Amino acid sequence: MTDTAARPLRADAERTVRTILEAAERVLNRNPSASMEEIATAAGVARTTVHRRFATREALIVAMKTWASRQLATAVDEARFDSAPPLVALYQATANALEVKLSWGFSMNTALASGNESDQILSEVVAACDRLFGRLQEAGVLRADVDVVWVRRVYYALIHEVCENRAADDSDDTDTLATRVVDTLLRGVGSPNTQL
Amino acid sequence: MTDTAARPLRADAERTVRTILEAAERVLNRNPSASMEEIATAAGVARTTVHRRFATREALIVAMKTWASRQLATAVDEARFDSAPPLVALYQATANALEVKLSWGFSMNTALASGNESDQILSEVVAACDRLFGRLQEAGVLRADVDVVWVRRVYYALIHEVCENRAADDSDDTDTLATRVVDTLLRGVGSPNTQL
DNA sequence: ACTACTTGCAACACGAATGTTGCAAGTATC
DNA sequence: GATACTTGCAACATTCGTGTTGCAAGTAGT
Repeated sequence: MTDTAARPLRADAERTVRTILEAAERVLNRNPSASMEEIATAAGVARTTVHRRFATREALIVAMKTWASRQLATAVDEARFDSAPPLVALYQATANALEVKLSWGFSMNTALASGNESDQILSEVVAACDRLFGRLQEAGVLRADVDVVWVRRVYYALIHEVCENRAADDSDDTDTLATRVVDTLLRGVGSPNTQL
Repeated sequence: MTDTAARPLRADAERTVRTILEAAERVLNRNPSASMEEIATAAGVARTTVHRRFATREALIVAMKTWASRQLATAVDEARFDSAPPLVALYQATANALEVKLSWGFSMNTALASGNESDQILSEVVAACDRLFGRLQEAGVLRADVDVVWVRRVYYALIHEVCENRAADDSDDTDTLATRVVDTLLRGVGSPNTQL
């Protein structure tokens, strides 16, 4: 009944929670207005069990988003975002982020009423992102006349785009996709010897 | 009751239909799960009136998407997509498309079960797009090694991105936004003198 | 083995949204 | 001005999703 679990759950219950979160992501990614019933079925549990772990539908989605955000933050951290050479960090972080976004697309794309834990987590990721792009601009990798915020937005959009069509080009692995994102972000698709 | 209106509507009814479509776009853009009641209120009509013109909620959304698709197709046509010099056409079409997408964002972003009229319209737009990018590649504006489909996807993503944040940078007009899209698409955000 | 936790099942209450109908009043069109 | 269309209103049936509860059976942890 309580999503803000005060005392620790038993091991099997903990497993159930994760199963539900993953099933919910799968189901809602395909159909954002799917019912709790469908989610429960996909998770292989009864609907009442879902409600025992997540008081309301919204609580479930908040938990999903928090869970996904934590994974993204971890993925970014592991890319040594702030210490590694900026281009290396960018590439590595992109690959890591793609890994997360490919399996948690719904949660990551869903907007929530502000004030959540996920908001804080994601805003830290954004901040780290902006720092990195700042370093890249100082290093002369980015044009001096572009707005860093616009760079981040394009970056996010490219990652999103790559994830959307993962079904079509399933053959590509994360590294290939990351390369495509970074390459397109920096060089665009135009020929270098063309003006304007 | 029937969405596939066989006989023509009276002038005032026709106006009501358009009012409902526009209100629905506004309301659903802000909240995709808004009720028919909210849409009706926003349109300044009774809920029953909405149901008289659109049998079901889905019929309404289909009509919205068809309407928006037609407007987009018109906007693209007016850019003389196939006859004008490719770069000019690209710029002009972008500006026109942005105009439509800014006011019909929900309808354009909503996926429908295939087989609709809008599907056909939009696939023609996509085809025109691919033709244009093909011409641009032959002209040497696009790199020879990029996939035209990827180019189009990035192009769509950039347009989408620009539209999403229209609230923030409301000061920019369509031309400014179009320039930003085309510029970023072709050149990316990286410095030209940097390798990889 | 004992205890406490967890789950499935069945049943229920509740609210919200959808879609329908009949009728009266108003308005475009000829 | 007569006619047909359109709309608002009120009322209704129906369905669907949500959230709750009690109980019995099973399982983890000690």
